[in-house]
Amino acid sequence: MPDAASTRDRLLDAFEQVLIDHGSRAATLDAVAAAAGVSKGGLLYHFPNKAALEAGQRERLRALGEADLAAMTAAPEGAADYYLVESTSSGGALDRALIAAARLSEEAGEHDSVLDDLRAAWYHALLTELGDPALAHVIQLVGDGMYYNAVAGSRDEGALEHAREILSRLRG
Amino acid sequence: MPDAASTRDRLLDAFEQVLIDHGSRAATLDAVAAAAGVSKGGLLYHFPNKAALEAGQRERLRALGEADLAAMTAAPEGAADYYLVESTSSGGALDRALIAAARLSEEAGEHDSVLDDLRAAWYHALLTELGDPALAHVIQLVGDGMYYNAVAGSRDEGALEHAREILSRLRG
DNA sequence: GTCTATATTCTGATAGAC
DNA sequence: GTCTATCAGAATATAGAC
Repeated sequence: MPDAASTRDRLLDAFEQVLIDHGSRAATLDAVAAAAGVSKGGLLYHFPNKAALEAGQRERLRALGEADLAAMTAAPEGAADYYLVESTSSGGALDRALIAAARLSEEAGEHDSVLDDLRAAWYHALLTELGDPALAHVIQLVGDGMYYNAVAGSRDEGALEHAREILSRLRG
Repeated sequence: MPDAASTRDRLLDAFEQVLIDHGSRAATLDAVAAAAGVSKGGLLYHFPNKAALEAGQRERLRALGEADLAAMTAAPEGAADYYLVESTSSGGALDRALIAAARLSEEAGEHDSVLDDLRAAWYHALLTELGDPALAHVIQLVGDGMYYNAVAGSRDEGALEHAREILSRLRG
């Protein structure tokens, strides 16, 4: 049986949670350590500085994104539908990592290459299934829009149903 | 002839610029004052504290959004096309205010009512023109997606053209 | 591996001169 | 209206005990 989450994992969980709930300005070492139930010194043992904490979050996103891409290309319902469902779901590890990354990305001097690479790979998967650059692009934008609302903290009822209806009109 | 921008306006410009370029954590009173070419004390004369600076930004967004809604409903090319063009344009006063507001919204305990109200009004205008809730919703999501990419600092070539093509397929 | 104590720098804000 | 000087509190990070 798997061990309970390691302190390192709990620290990353707490970091993402504070980012999601209160934004990057609230995500101080103190706040993250408290949310994870350890002291600041305890946090700094696992992540020697704040940049290391952010790098740890990016690495987690990269791994989750890679797994998601594999699931997307293998999905029996098709990559496009999988992508839309995935973009509306909330609370999953990938969603949380994506929202946290979006809140960190604003201060990245260079563009966040993890996010950029993931977006490019998702587009490629959509294009492979749909065979239509305009449609693939628009599906991705709809998914981005759903994330925009999630990042902004808005609810957006019916988005998935409406997106599916438009997709079926365009394919049919 | 109109006067040069007042110091108050230059401070709001600088605030938005720092938010867009470096994110909310970098938007300190010091950084904003320096970007506007005044001292911190000078800034605090116009905005007695940071909350007042943020309130000033929200008020600017509200006024620009109101003007945009009037232009959108009166646009000869139609509200939907106006909305899509508007969502891709960058550098305009409204775009800058929207991106800055998105970067401030993450730390708002309650949802940002200015952003929420604007989104509701834009949806209403889209629905009035298109008469189709699913289509109006998806067009708004595509616009949101374009903003998501702008907020994340990504370029997204061809988004407008692709969105227009899909829109014309759905209308035709 | 985790904690407490401490050093250092940054941030928001006040007071008062000009 | 704008500036400089200054302060209190917060944020990152280090050192060393346990």
